[in-house]
Amino acid sequence: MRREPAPHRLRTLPSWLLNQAAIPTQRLVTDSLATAGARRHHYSTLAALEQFGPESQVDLGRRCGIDRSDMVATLNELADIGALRRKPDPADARRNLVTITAKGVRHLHQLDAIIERTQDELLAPLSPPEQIDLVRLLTKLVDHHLDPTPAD
Amino acid sequence: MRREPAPHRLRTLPSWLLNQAAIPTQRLVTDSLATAGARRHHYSTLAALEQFGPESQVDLGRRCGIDRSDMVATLNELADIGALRRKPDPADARRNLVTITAKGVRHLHQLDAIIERTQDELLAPLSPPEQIDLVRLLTKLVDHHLDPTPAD
DNA sequence: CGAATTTCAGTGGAACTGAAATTT
DNA sequence: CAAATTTCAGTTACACTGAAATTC
Repeated sequence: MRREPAPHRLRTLPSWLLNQAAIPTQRLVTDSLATAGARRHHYSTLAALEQFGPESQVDLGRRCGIDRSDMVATLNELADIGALRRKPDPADARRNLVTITAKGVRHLHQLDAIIERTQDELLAPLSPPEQIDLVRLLTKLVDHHLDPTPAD
Repeated sequence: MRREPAPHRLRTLPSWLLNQAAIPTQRLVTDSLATAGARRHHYSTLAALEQFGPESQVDLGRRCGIDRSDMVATLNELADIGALRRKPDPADARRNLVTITAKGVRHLHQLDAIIERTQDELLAPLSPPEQIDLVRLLTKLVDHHLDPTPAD
C-alpha cells in the first residue's frame, strides 16, 4: 500500500499504531492460512483442543477469545472436514464435549508450519531482542485489558 | 471478557497477541469517539487535514491508511456536520481539494481530548519507558510492512 | 491512448448482540 | 426459580474490490 507521511497525531498514537500494525498482520495470516483452506479461528480452536483436550464450546471460546456465536460456526466448519467431533457431556447435558480427531491434529500441524513462516515475515523488521520485547509488552496489554487483575 | 488460559501456541504468537491487543483497543477508541458522534476514520481524516492543509481525497487516504472508497463515505459524513468542504482543484479537475473548517478544527480538538484519555487507559499496564518502547516497536512494524524500504 | 481520481455498489471476515430452547 | 450452554438470526465497523464516469 502506497503511503504518504501520516499526521503527527497518528504517528505517535499508540492505539493507531496498534491497529495499523494489526491490519497487514491479519492479512498476512489470513491469506497464508487460506492456502490450507483454514481461517484464523480454526487455528486458535484446534490449538486449544490439542492442548486442553475435550472441552465445552464456551470454554474453548474463553481460551481463544472467540465469541460463543462465532465458535458455533467455527466448530461447524471444523466438524465438516472431520477435524473434531461434538459429543454431549454425560455430566451436564447442556454442554458439548468437543474432541479433536487424528485428522484434526494433522491439520493443526500443517497450520503450525504456515503460521511459523508468517511470524518470521511479521517480525522481520525487529532484532531478536526487540521481538522478545514486543511479545512481552503485548502480553502485558492483553493480560491487563482482557482479564484485569483482581486487585483492580 | 472472562477468559481461561489461552493455549501456549497462541500465548506466544506475535500475530495473535497483536490482534488480541488491538481488539479491546479499538473498542475503547470506537466507544469513546462515539460519545462525540465520531468514528475512528473521522479523527484520522481531521488530523491529516489540520496538519497538511487542503489535500485531495486519495492523498488523505494515503496519509491515514484509509481506502479511497471508505474515504468518500468519511468525507460525506464530515461534510454533513460542516467539519470540512470539498472544492474542485483548479489545477486538476479530477481532484477535490478538501479543506477543514473552523468547526472541523473545534471538533478535532474535542476528539483530541477524548483520544488522550483512551491512550492513558490503554497504556495503564505499562511503565513510561515501556510505553515508549511499544510505540517504537510498533512504528518499526508499521513502517516496514506498509512502506517497505527501497532497499528491500 | 493509458493513468489517475472520485464515486457507487458491492463482498467478506470478524466482533458482537438478543433471544429462543434446553438443562442444571 | 435463576443461571448456564448451545444455537440462530441478526447488526456494525471496517478492509477491500470492481467498475463507471471524468479528466489529465
